[in-house]
Amino acid sequence: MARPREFDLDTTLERAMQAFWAKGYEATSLDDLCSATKLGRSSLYAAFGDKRNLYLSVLDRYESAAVGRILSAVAQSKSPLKGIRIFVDHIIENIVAGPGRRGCFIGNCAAELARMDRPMAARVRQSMARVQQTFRDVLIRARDADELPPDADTDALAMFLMSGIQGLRLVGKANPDRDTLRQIATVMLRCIDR
Amino acid sequence: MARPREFDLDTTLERAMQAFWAKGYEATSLDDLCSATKLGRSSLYAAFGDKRNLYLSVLDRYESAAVGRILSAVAQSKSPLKGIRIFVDHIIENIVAGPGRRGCFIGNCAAELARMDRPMAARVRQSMARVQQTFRDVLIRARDADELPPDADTDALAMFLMSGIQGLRLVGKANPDRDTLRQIATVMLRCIDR
DNA sequence: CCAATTTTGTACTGATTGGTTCATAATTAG
DNA sequence: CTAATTATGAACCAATCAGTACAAAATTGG
Repeated sequence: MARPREFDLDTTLERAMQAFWAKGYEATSLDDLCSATKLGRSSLYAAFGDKRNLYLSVLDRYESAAVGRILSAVAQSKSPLKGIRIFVDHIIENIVAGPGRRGCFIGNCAAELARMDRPMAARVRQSMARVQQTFRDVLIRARDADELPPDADTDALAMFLMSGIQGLRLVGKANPDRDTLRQIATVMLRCIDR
Repeated sequence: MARPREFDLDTTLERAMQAFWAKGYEATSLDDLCSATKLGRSSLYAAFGDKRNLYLSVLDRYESAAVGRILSAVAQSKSPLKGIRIFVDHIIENIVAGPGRRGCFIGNCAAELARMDRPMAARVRQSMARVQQTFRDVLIRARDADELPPDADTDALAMFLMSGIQGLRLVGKANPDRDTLRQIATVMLRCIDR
């Protein structure tokens, strides 16, 4: 045993996420990451490997948090479908009030990196699939509770939800206007609701 | 009068678009642009100004082409609504067969640049609005042709379509799978159709 | 054919990039 | 207290970046 690490891995990941989220992957320099995490290059490299690897670790963390936010919205509401509506409302409020135009971390990764970096594309696909499965589970519960017709295609609906929310958040980046986003969300949720 | 330009502005814009589309704004270097357009830096700067300005010119071109593709799909089909369906099919086939994971140029711009560059965000908002208005006009024609109920909110539906297609194309970047995209599109178009 | 004008390619600039090296500081086991 | 081990921060590296300067080439009107 020797000198122990002076920083906490998770809070460092959180800080790195804020940096990547604010500027994107390419535009975030190692200097940015060092000042955001309050660490030196050496510590960062020793703990997480290179920039790309750190980004992947951040993506892991974000994915879990995103799934958690869905489940939490559902848990705090009367019914599964109502939970999804609340989740979408939260997203819209976040876009409108948030520090600004950051979008979805997963969607940003898809947009910026999926083209050139195939392994990253696969990684994003996995994250999207996980979100989608979370929606599907909720939709199945909604169907079991007779909130959806018995023949509802929960897989297709879940994919549509995931994709629709990606669109909503992308549009919100250019136009973070509550009314606009609510109108989009209303039409989107009508597909599910009825 | 003096020495005339040796290249064509429009084909240069087309080539620059291919370069930007393939790698994104930041990752496309001036060297990339020079080899793509087969021009020297001086010619590029003299004709279009700096990199950002060239990108804006490319965005103009793309926006017009995008609107054109919508109208053309509608024109070649029996009814307005069928035209939209054909347009979405074209997009999916393009994602699946295309050179790969390039997404929508407008959406890419939103994802990459809207955060840091406010004027660019406004420019993207304008492009999205134009696409949206194009959809709205088509939807109004659909309503006039009794393809939509008389009380259909064509503005909301048009925004939803624009947003939904952005989502579809973003998902397609990470997962260019025909079946997946078709399922998403089917649910999406059901919102309009009925 | 000449002077004026503009395009074009090359070379260059200063800044910034991701990543590495290495000496120093800090900590522990014995 | 000492030797071993590890974290840390600053200096450093080659590569690349967007943008510019400038001289040479090309084309025009007269």
